[in-house]
Amino acid sequence: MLDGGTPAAPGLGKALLDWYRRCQRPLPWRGERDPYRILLAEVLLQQTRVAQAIPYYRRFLERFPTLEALGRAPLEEVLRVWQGCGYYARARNLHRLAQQTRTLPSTYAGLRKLPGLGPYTAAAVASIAFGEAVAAVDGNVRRVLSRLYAWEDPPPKRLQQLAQGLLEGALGWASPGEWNQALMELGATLCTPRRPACPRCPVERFCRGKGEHDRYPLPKSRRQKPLELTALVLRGPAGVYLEPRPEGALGGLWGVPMAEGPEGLEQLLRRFGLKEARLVGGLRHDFTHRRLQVWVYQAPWEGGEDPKKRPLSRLDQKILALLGAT
DNA sequence: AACTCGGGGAC
DNA sequence: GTCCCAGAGTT
Repeated sequence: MLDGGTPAAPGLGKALLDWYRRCQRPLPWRGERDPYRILLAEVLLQQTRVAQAIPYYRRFLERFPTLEALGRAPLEEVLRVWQGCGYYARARNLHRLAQQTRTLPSTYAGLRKLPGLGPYTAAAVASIAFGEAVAAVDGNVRRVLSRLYAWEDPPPKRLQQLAQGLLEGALGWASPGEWNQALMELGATLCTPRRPACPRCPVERFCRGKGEHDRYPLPKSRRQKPLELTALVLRGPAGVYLEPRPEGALGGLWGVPMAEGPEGLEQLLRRFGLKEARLVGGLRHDFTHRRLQVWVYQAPWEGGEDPKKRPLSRLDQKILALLGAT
């Protein structure tokens, strides 16, 4: 409960819970009991905003209503439903999980062993679906606690202890799942990164970082490295030539042939026995840590297939859209 | 501990 | 343009 001399202020828990029960956003997975659906929501929400996750949540459940249905489906079909959502390892892990287990474990320890379930997601599912008293610490909770205790860069371990102490202190009037979600909801709707709505915050009077939200937590800078790519769209009567992306980045998805660097075009031409290709245009695409400049070339081809039948990344969709080849 | 992995929305 | 989102896995 105590962590470096930062006890939970009395009254904080109740204030937060009252607010949460009144003001929570109506989301498709609110009140959900099916552990599979709760798990799906949590995985979709990994590094993904609620608004973006919702349509995928609905579509995914429509196509794979149960863990069994997911396990029976081919990976490529799972990825096709996931396409455009990013972080495709989530879909691969979820599919692998569904093939491993028909029934989800009901404890944090059991869930934690499953592919794609890290500390946060295992805790979220354990608490929300099974009522286990374990704190789920995500980016929201990290920010809320950092501000609440005016702690610029709280170490992950301390943060977990702090959140666990708060949760246990709140057990008298909140279920573990409800408490975890209340803390996250606060971070997602009021205690936001840029301009927090402190006047509307139910726990403002407990907040030691109030008025200095930009210090808590300290922003971590990350820089993007520029990368130049050449893409070759081979167009034939039946569509375009597609190939599976190599393992690693975008693994499991398909796309048009691409090569890195200034020699990219020559490599591609050599690879397909072509003399020339026509430059159709360029586009930019950002990954979290990369800034891509893509030069798109086009050449005639004999074969090809319908791109709609393959799972494609947003990057490849952009490339194909550039030529109207979708 | 430091990288890598998507995509998009808010500002 | 920048930041970061209901993070996890690998090195």
